[in-house]
Amino acid sequence: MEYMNTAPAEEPRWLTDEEQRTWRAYMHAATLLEDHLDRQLQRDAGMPHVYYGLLVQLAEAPRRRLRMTELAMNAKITRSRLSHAIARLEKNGWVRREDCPSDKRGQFAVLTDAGQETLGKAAPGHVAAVRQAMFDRLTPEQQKALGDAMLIIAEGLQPKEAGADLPWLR
Amino acid sequence: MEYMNTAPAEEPRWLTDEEQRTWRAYMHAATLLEDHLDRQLQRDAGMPHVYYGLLVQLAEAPRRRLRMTELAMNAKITRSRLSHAIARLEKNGWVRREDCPSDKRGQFAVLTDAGQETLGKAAPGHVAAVRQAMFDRLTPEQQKALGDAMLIIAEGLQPKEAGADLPWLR
DNA sequence: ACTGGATACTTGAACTCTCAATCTCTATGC
DNA sequence: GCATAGAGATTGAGAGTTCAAGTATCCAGT
Repeated sequence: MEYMNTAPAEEPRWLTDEEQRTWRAYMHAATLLEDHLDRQLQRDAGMPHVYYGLLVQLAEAPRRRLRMTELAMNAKITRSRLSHAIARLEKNGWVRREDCPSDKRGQFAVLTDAGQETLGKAAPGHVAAVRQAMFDRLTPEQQKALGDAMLIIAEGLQPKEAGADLPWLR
Repeated sequence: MEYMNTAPAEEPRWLTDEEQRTWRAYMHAATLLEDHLDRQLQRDAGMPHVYYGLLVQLAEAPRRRLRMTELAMNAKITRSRLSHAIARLEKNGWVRREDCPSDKRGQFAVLTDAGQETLGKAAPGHVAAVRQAMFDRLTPEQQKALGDAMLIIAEGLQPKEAGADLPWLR
């Protein structure tokens, strides 16, 4: 090799002032909102927001059960994180594990009656918090625009290509 | 008291299908994006996204320093979280603490030259990641709408009233 | 069958964050 | 001047997350 194949090292395209404002508004809202919901659910239901989301997924699934990887994918988290989370929810008696008959490596996370119960009691307060923080403050048009934008971002971060760095395959 | 002052307990206003879609798109994008940025910065700069944000705040502040509470407010986090974070950044040599002369209870977090240096090296990769995940995928109109919506949400979560539950006053 | 490589999931350690308690110092009222 | 409430910040313990490594199983090719 004659010389190092260094990258071009162009001046990075910094954010414009307008973009800065957008980005900071986004980060501030996202940080505050997650903190707000975590706190509300920790207080009223004894679990963080992510864990609540897991129970919701299970409640909606047929036979109230989901394979670990599928659940991780629905929640957009890693399997490792899910393993720890399910262990905790199992201790609470809200979820139970079951072996998969068709694949001995597989595990189902199953929502228990106690879990269903807890979910039912937590849900109203949670919806109220989400409404108050987001939907009650935005017009339908703003909601639509927000949803559209976030959907595009979400899809961009989980490309279909093989070899993509998806949390639940990590 | 004659009877318990029970709440009305009306049927909660559940999210409509449309609202559900918006909410899930939001949560998915927010989760994936934070994971993505954390990972990128952990790999390229050895710190999580929040810590990077702290360095940015300090870099922009006069004399590259900020009082702890003020920094916590800018980052929308608790003082406790900030204390731990600054302790870690101090170990890395990127930040140093200084006493406040006018208020002996106060502390300044000061960005060191090493911190500035680290920041400078991490910034291009970070901006690129943010662009790729968000700005490159949205039209200017969508960016504007997203920013507007998130600004409203952020402001709703930090009311001016006394006694509001703000993370940095917790 | 058998073997190598992928898939499904778990584990433990290091790191981060939360919560409640603590400490010091400031400001207020008497 | 002095007591006391509040403000600024930190601490330690427990809970949650990440990362790298581990176990067990499945599958494709031979």
